[in-house]
Amino acid sequence: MTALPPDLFDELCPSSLLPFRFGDKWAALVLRCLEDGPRRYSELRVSLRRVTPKVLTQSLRGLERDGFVQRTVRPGPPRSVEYELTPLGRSLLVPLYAACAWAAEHWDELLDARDPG
Amino acid sequence: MTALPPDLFDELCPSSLLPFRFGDKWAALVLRCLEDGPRRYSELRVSLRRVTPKVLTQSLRGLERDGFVQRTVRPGPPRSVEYELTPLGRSLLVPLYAACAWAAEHWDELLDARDPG
DNA sequence: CTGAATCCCCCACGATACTG
DNA sequence: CAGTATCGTGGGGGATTCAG
Repeated sequence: MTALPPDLFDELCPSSLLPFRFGDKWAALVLRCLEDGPRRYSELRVSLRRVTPKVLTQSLRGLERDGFVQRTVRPGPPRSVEYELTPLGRSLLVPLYAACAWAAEHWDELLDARDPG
Repeated sequence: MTALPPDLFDELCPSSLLPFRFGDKWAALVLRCLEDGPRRYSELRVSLRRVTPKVLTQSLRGLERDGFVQRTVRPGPPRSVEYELTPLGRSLLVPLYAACAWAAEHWDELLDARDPG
């Protein structure tokens, strides 16, 4: 990586998608919840205990709108809704794993930088 | 990647650092501005035209606090301030490049998902 | 079971202007 | 040159409650 691509600072540069997508506080966690296959809404709620239903729905809707996740309603009763990764969403797992690995590897340094002592 | 690490959903899971850091709208761009070596504040301003000085300073301060960037004042006059990546910041470039490459590769799909047509 | 509705809060972002 | 000061805004995040 020697020179910057000329469009790096353009408004439409793909890099601007990073906060656009990773800015979502829970998106990464949600995607990882789906890595092994479809999950029901209630299953996601159990896994992501710290996320309130409203915020979880928000996050899922965002991921759905951007084409990372597909939502499927299985009529009831009892009614159930499944979420699963699209091919696009699955492809995002690759850089996501890289970022998670980095975070795990440098976890201590990060904490030290934030709170020296 | 078969099973999720048990701590993935813990409050202190490293994955929670992703939005923690990538949530910063300009952080990725700033880091890439510094990939080839130290840059002065004014240089960064020129590169990042769309960022106002206040926001740029905010972003730099955040990156400095988290240990990604080092700030060096060279007394004047004329005074100058240089920013450069720390080893930690440089290590972050690796997953960052992966994310940028992914974004570039799937740019079209992303736009289609957002705005079908 | 799967959300939607409501209310609130905080703060990142941004525009503009000013300073040592 | 390298920022600060000030003001304004929007929206994501969260707690709680309600509904089909």
